[in-house]
Amino acid sequence: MKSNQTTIVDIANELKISKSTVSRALTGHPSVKTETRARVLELAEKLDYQRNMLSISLITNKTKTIGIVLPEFITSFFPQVVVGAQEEAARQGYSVLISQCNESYETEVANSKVMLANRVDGVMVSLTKETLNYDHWKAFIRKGIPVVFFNRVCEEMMVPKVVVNDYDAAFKAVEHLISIGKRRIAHLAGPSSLVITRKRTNGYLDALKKHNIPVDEELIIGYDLTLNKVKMYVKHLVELDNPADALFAVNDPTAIEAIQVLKQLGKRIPEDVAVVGFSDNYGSNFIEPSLTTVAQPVREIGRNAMELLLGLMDKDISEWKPLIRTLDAELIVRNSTVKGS
Amino acid sequence: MKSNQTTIVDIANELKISKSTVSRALTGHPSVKTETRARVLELAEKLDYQRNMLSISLITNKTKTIGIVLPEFITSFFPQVVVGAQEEAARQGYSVLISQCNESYETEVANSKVMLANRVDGVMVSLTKETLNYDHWKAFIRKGIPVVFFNRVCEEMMVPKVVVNDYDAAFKAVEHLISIGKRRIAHLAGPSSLVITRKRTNGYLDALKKHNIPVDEELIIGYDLTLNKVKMYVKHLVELDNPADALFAVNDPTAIEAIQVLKQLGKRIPEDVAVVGFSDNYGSNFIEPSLTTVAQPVREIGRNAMELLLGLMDKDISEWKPLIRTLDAELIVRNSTVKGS
DNA sequence: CTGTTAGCGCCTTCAC
DNA sequence: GTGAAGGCGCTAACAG
Repeated sequence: MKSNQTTIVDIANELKISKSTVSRALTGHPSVKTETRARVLELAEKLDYQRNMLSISLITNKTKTIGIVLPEFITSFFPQVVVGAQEEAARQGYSVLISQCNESYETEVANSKVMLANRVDGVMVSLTKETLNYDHWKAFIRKGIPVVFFNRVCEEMMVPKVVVNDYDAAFKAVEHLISIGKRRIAHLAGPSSLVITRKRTNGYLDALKKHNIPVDEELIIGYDLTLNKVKMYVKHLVELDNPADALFAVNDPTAIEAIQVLKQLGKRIPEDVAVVGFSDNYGSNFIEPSLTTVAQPVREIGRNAMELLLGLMDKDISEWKPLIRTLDAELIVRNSTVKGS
Repeated sequence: MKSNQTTIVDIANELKISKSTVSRALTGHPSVKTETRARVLELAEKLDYQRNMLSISLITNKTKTIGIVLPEFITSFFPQVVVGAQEEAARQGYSVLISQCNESYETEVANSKVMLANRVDGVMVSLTKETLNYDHWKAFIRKGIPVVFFNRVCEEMMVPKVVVNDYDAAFKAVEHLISIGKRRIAHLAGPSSLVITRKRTNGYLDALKKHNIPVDEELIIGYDLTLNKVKMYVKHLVELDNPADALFAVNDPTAIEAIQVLKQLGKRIPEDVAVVGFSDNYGSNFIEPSLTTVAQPVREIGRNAMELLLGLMDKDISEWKPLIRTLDAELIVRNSTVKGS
């Protein structure tokens, strides 16, 4: 199965010179006669010669490829992170091998193997909601392949991470609800396996404490991000003897779902129940009422993670620093908490 | 720069046997003593040996990697196509190299070069809105690398394609508008460079013709999908002497933008202006009024394109058939055309 | 300035 | 059953 692609040998034969000279001319080595170089380049152009990265990778033991492993590809968050990451990668001459895991731990492990087999120079990872074991990522470190986490990070691994200040943002979001007079603030939390989720919950708890509002366990519901359960939870929360008058949702899809349910139940938003989300997803600005939420600098997250990762490329393992870059997330107040804002 | 990854040589040295035997044991060659194989496999497991695909690719001239080149990554459409494509690829043991082009022709060309340099076994492509020259993709065919287009296809290249019946769906969408009594049906069309866009426009035109509604050029606006222009266009359309009473938008983001503008202008939807979109994007079901639109089998598009592509893998160029697979798209009627439906 | 040699990690002959 | 040798396309080191 011979390739149809032009090789250095083809050019060398055609020009009746040695392969090394062709190689040198192609790689811009100074010690090549200008005329020889010109002839090589011309023929290469004519034959549409394309360097075979495979052989180069085999020699240099670098593929100039970065793996990006994502938990899902459905919400607009991760694709946009990829855009930022890819921009930075391209700028530094790297390609990107992407895989998404459908929120499945098994798939995450399988995808990590693919990355290894393809000899990526590093990986940028956000964990699935199921992931509790990190051996597959620790293996990368052991093999000298840098790992950078973003968004859904692994706390126990001492590697660079890019996150947003989930705690602060959640704190502010809940303070905002308090400031508009809400006291029975419910929280639809994400799975406790995710650090970001726990941070958001902590922000919620501390905001209540600061304002001397008793924490009512009844108002806190942890769930697995399966949207079709939201209806049941929201119904439960507003039908309590002492019902919720506000909802802080772990993310926007949850909040959007909740708004729809509340409307079905005939509740006024924000008068009866105010709602705050997290992420400023597509649609959050045009759902009615528009959703108060926390905006994350999505592309910047991707760009920063890639930057940190590529920064480790030429360094020895001993120089890797578990730098944590925290980006600012910002509360955007819309109509789901403040009428006509 | 030596790798930290275990190689066949490591195993051979450790076990004091030849590399070839190790290789045979690892690849499941029958002519290896059961005991030898067991020892090799055990050590490979212990050392977390991972085959180096690079060298195998170099030998077999196959990378088991498929390139996916997308025009953008912002709308939910393409990421979901990727999910379907990746599922099929994984099922057949292929990895996927993804790149998105920010709707830029230059970037598309650059990305195609990256795919070539990485020696992908094939590419799955959807064109940017700027792309009018296809030389970079024709080069793939010349080099014996199969190309399959989906969604935004290249008409002049005789390669497999996966599309939805844009014409039929547009036709039905416009007939639907006619059926609810609309006669001044405007069309916000996409750039004429895209085939899908032209097909949708043709469906629009023929539906009008079939129902003896005169085509008014004033009501047809072609634009470059830059959302911030929608406001101007919609305003223009409803302020005509003989204003539009319905709008068929080339895609959902456009339709959603239009709905927001119409509401700002105090128009009632659908009474004053009915709106139909295309694609059933995220958010189209919860914008108010909810958007009547054409739903595409997004994942299936990805799955089918990948299937067609992988089907060409072991075949000779002469056997490649320019098969066009057309999937059904379906009109979903919501409140932007029929109140309370 | 240019040619020759060796080798990246693996698999595939060809021998024994 | 196992070992030794050659080569995929390219670059780096060593000669001239």
